[in-house]
Amino acid sequence: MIQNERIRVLNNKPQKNGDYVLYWMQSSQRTNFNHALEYSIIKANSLNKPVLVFFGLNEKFPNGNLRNFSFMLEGLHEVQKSLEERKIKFILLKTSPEVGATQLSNNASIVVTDKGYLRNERSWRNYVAINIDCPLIEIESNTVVPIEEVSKKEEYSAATIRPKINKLLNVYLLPLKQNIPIKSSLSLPYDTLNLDNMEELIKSLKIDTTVPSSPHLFGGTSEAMSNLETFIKKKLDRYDELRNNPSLDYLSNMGPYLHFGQISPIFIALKILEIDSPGKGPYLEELIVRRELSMNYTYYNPKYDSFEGLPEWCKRTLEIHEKDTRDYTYSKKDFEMAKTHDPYWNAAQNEMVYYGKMHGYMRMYWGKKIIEWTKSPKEAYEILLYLNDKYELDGRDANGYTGVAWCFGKHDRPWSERKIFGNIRYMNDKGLKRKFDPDAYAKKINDYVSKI
DNA sequence: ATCGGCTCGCGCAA
DNA sequence: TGCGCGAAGCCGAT
Repeated sequence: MIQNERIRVLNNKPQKNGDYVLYWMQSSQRTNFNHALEYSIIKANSLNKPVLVFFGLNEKFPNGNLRNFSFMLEGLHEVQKSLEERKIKFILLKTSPEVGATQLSNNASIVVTDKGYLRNERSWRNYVAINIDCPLIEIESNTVVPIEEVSKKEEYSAATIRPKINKLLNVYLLPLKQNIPIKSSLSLPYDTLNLDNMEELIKSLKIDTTVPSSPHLFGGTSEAMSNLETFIKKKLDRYDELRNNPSLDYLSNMGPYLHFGQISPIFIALKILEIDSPGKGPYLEELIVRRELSMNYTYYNPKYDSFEGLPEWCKRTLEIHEKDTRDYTYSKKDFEMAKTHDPYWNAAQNEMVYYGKMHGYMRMYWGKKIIEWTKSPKEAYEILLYLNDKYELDGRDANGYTGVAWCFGKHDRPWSERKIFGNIRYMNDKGLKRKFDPDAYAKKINDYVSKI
């Protein structure tokens, strides 16, 4: 079912007698467990109209490159085929999303879209809400609990948001029924890019091609689901024990799929709930509480991607220690080329550059060390964001911005004061050795990189 | 190997 | 107003 709290009308325009209901797909790039798509079909059926689905390929998307575009297009190819089976036409155009959606709204009765938690996503929706002459209805499908139902403010920590989310799970963590359109839109006369010839399409895009596609992670809902199956079968039981061991792979790897909306967090959570495993609780904590905490941060803090957005105590303590001497300082380029004195740090950087995804535990160490080895925390902040957004398949995401902020103390607690970090949590390579074998990790990455 | 202290701010209990 | 406690730790004492 689609709870009322997932539905929001973004403008005050009258419904038209158009040719179709337009679903402007953006953050939920899937046909499975997609409340916005199901809402569009239900609405279209009640109006006796077909549904048209539109996606705008924006070549100027910040940090859009070969890696994230090919991952996304693999997913959209699957979306197109799956919609076609449901007699729904999928229109993919090389246009900025808000411009394309506005144009296609001319012949629409209403426009439906999904919800985003970042600045650009929200400004596109505002643009469309103002510039079209029919209703724009936003459906929240990428969180288990609708963000404003959880809390109306920026939360302080996981501890403060956890009870607010958990008490609402019985209301929102529910299956979603698939609907069948009464009217087909397949014969509507609209052009679309051809996704069957992916290579040619990718070649035609004016994007940064210096970051190659990941050799390990391929986009699309079916890839997401098969990775999830593997995770449940082979890793979930020992997840709690081994997830923080980067020399092994005990992670779900759902991040990139969730980022593009190729899989639904509700779908994942319902699957996990069926399993009796010691990893169940810890995994659901990460999937729901920590993920939705990160969306709470970007949604309520307009400075989510800058040093300025940090809590006062974090900025204060880091600024007090800004002049402390650094044993090492590196430039953005040094970091990007993985040229530091620390083999573990370099391995983490290379993992990100060559795999497209750094192990979660190393992300903390990696970020903390950039703070330690940069002239100022503000410069460090800029470098973390730059590298994360450029190389991570799940970059440019609420989780990424919150992960960076965490390295600077966000959602964390203060610790004993020390050089450079002040009261911010410090990490060192002794900690890595205490928990796992970082040499095995570095060897794994180095062996891989030397084969390229 | 294990343990307490470090330090700030939230939110509940009183 | 007081008090307990927190997303991934470090460090020194035992």
